Amino acid sequence: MPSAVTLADVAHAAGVSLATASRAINGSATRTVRPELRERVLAVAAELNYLPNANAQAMARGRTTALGLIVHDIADPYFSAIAAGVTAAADEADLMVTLGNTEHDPARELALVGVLHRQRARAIVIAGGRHDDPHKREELRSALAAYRAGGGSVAMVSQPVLGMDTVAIDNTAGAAELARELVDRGYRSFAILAGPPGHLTAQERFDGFTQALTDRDPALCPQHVITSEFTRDGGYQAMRELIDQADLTGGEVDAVFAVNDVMAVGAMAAAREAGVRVGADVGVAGFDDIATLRDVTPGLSTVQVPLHHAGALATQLALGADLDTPEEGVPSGRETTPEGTGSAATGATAPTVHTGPDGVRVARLSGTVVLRDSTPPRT
Amino acid sequence: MPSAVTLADVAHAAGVSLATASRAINGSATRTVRPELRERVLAVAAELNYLPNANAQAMARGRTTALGLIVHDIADPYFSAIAAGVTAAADEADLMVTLGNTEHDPARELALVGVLHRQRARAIVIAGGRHDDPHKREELRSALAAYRAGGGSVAMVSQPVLGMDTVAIDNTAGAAELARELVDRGYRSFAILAGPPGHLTAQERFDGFTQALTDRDPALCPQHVITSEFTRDGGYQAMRELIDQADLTGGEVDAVFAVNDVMAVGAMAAAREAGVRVGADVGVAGFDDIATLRDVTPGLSTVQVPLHHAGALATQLALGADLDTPEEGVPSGRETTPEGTGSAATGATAPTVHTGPDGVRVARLSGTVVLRDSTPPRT
DNA sequence: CATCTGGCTGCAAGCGCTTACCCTTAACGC
DNA sequence: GCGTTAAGGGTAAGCGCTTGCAGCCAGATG
Repeated sequence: MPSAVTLADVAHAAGVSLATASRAINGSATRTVRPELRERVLAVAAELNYLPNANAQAMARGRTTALGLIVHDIADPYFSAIAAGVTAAADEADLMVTLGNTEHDPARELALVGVLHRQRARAIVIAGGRHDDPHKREELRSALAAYRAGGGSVAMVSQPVLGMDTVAIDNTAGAAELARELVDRGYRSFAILAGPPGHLTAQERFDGFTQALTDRDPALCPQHVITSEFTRDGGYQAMRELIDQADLTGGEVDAVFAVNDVMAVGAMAAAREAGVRVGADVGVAGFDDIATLRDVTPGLSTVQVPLHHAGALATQLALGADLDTPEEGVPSGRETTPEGTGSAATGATAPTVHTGPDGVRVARLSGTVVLRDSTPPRT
Repeated sequence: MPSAVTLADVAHAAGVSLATASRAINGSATRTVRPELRERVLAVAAELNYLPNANAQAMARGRTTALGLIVHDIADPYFSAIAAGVTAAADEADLMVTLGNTEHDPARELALVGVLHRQRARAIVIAGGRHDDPHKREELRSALAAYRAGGGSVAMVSQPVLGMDTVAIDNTAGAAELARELVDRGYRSFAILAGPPGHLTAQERFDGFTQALTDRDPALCPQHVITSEFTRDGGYQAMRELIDQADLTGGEVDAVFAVNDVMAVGAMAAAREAGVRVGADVGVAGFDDIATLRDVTPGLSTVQVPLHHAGALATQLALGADLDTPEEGVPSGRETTPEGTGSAATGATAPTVHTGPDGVRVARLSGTVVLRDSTPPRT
């Protein structure tokens, strides 16, 4: 910033010292400025279009006003919903959010943590579907540890690992619930489009679904499991593969569970192309309840996940908001469901906050099954 | 940041002066450090997990490494696609992007410009559908002017106003082209879901569409124009209203143009509920070609807009990239189509960059009509 | 052997702000 | 009238880093 106006300019123009100008403009806990003087300073500041240099303030105060947000792909509705929650919460805390896009590259993710660390961001929120490569994970963990050692704090969305505060989406329970509902609707032979191997979120959804099925009846165990990318195209490909393997119109498979909505949509597209009627020939379900996708036809059965809320919650967690309403009798930690979290508008689901003995907090958010026409009751 | 490691710590531990440590770690244009010494410093820095304080660097160097991005709603796929383009380009320039979400509130937008100004962001990219309230507009313009006076630079996406560099989406031409294609497919009586009055983007699309229609044949002039929010729900409501007004199954209206895709999807939902078959009874078209919506059924006819590219381009514009490949003979400005803009992956559409005599640059990006099943050829 | 020339280092002066601390002035109580 | 205290204002010391300038030590030159 070459020719920016400085506090000194204002002080000089108003005929006061830097100290007074500073106190007039930004207030001060200990000293007050005579109203008349303050007005004068403020007037001069306004006239000069003076805006304090946040970097200088950060230095002098020893604390920044930035919050970092790392997502895999901001263009993905899953992440952008979370991002919206984060910006809302950050805004409430008067922080600016610095956005980092990993483009699904663990190396970039690591680099972004570094960037945020340099920037001395107050907190970092990382949203992602963590891969389970232990090496990458350890690198990330240690970068975050270094950042925390430097005074920062961290919260993760959807990856209860690494010993950091986390907002966990209860993928397992949501998928299990979905499985049960489908069975109740009469579905009996399942295929799962399972996403990429090693993708934790995908894994949990897969496990929850499968477990619930076999719990109900071992014979219900999914016949077909196809792995693919976690994307729309991944879902499309996986569905094509499935169609090659099995006779979907003949009832060999009567329901397909894709581990996320965009995959499900890809799968529906593949089905359509192959002449398989979703809803009539085969049921299809997804996960996430992406807002933009609520109007596809047939309506996609899915599990609604409060993403916006998750983002806001993670932000509060990272900022050290007091989410715990102490309760009695829980051995090595506390279970609570805080009320009036401020972001009431973001969703009805109240999180269960669990503080472990090591101080690590996990806020668990559960999804809600939403059944639509893509899985009509099976006669 | 309480206990963060500082350069002084590193210098001390390595037994060198601050100056040397600084030069070893961040290099220096003028001085060089003996390799052996540098290694030592670097080793100590690594061991201490030292990362330079970006705020301090910004102060000392007099220039920050932040780029501001202001969008109306990051959860909206339109904006998140732009955001992805911006982060990609910013990354290339080694800048971090600070994201601001206006939530469609002009006051917040203004405040965000202030925040970014304080932060002394290198440049600000504003993506939005500008409203035409002249007062708000002037406020914004003057805030941006103050920011620029302080050394910042600005680029807008999709709002060629205010005398700032702009990436303009050619809404008018795209909508006109869409109108012509629909007429060619046999559509004759049109309704337009026009979005909110005063919304510039909506206005342009409306105008382009209407103009093309009447140019072709005055009798084609749209019979029904319904205003509503620029959102999915707005589209839904508008469609319901239209259905109340006109007999869509009887052919009183045979094509509905919604000024954006999410509105079109809302409209399709409303049609479905009312028993109006999109494609068969009435054609529906949108604008934007939102990726997530490419699989709706029937496939939505729309105008593909290179949003990612627009974001990247705006960033480059703001950063003062040299997009102009000078050409001869254009009176008060130059028209060029730069090649190899770096972000080749973002889209095929090459922008037309026009530099006005006042130095204001406008990069014009045009859309491509994509016809799908929602507007099948009319027999 | 004295003088230069380079190549490295270190010193110290900021960058724009906050804030502890000191000083002046004025109001107050005895 | 004098000591006390409160309140407002100024001075200056940083915050963590970069960088112009000066200093120092070879090795080269005359």
